[in-house]
Amino acid sequence: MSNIKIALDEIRRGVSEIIDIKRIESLIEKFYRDGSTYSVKAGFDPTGADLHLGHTVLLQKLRIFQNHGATIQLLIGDFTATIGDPTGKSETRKVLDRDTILKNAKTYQEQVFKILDRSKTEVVFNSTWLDKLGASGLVELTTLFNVARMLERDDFEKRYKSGKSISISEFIYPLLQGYDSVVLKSDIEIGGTDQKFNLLMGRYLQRAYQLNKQQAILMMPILEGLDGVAKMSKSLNNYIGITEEPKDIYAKVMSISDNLMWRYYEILSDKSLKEIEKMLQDVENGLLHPKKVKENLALELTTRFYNEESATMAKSEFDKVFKSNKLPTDMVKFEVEDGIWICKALVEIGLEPSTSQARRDIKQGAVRIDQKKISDEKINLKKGRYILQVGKRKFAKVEVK
RNA sequence: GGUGAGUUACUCAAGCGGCCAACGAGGGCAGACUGUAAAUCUGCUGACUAUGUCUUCGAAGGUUCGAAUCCUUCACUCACCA
Repeated sequence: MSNIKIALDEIRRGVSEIIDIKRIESLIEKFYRDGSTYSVKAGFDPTGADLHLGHTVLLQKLRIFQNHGATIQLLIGDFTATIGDPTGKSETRKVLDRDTILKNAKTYQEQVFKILDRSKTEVVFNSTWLDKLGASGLVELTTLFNVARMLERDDFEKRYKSGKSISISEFIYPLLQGYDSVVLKSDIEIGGTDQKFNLLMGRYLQRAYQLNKQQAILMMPILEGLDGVAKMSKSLNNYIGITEEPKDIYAKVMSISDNLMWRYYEILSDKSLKEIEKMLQDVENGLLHPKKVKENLALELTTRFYNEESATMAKSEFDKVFKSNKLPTDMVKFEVEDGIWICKALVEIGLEPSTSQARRDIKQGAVRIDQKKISDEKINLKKGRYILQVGKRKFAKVEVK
């Protein structure tokens, strides 16, 4: 197989839709013929500081492009974040202040290079040109589009019909995102499927501004969160952050449902679709235990952000705590005063949010001292060392002085 | 600008003078069962060393023995009209 063919196969893998595949083909071809590079744009909204697996779907793909001659234009939407992308939201999004945005943008970059090749990445902030656009530039931009077409966008249409408010600035958002593509002269833009409208806007505006080229578009599927329903996002707290501890990444992957596991394999794993299909068959025929399959996925993902060693350790730690019901190796340590009331102690060390909650949990048999269930909520702790546990996953070592 | 409807806990949503820390659903947490999975079943879901006390129903005042419930003002949201 030729380089070009391999490249295209890698690029197509797991993609949910491509617009103008011809363009991509010719760019790749050109690279392998005379080494000329091309640009791939991907925009990130610095609204949350931590990257999670959902973001990596995109980043992984960008990395593949880098392997095949692309320079990545990593666009930090610092300006547009002050507006708030309405995509997928049923109501107007809250606006962030500039300081938070800048701080988020910085941590973003640190994390992005866990995956991307820094030498083939150009980080750009859209405030650079959008600040300069000015009122006249903005007006010019808005004349290129009309409200009827804007309302074609699904979420706008829904909100419009149901009488929910749409602010004018939200109409401007897609225009600005598209304008970014004009300024950057991007050859390709990557985004989630939910970004289709905005991505197409870039293509449209490049033509409208007579750039004599139009970006190809590659859309990645949206990764569901741990609950398997909603999109993975920080605000829903259903995410796996790439900076989380190995054992947390491992444990979180293990906690997803079997159905979702296959979805994660498809979108996140490096395994070929054939291999995945084979595993699915084997599980169905009872040749393979689904838990084993999930362990492999957890290992693969943990390894990706750390290394094999940490991943293996995460696994053995996990098995120790949950399979054989032993205590974790390292627990948070605390010191408390002699004679402290158990509920108070639990609150003090952060295992419980309130004494009321602590009482409830004790009543339900969720609290253990040195692995033994307690039922009396009136216990006071005497001098000594104890291991306190709430539920299955919250542990702490306590020394009573 | 005018008229009308609304604002209840994490979300949706009942309640319309005492029986209200507030029905119900979702979510969350915990227990059982398991593969810490899913599904299912059960319990809990304002705070407080607690059979009681305190703070909550957009905000501030008022009426009342007693207010989420009635009145006044203000803020916000939505609909229709302009």
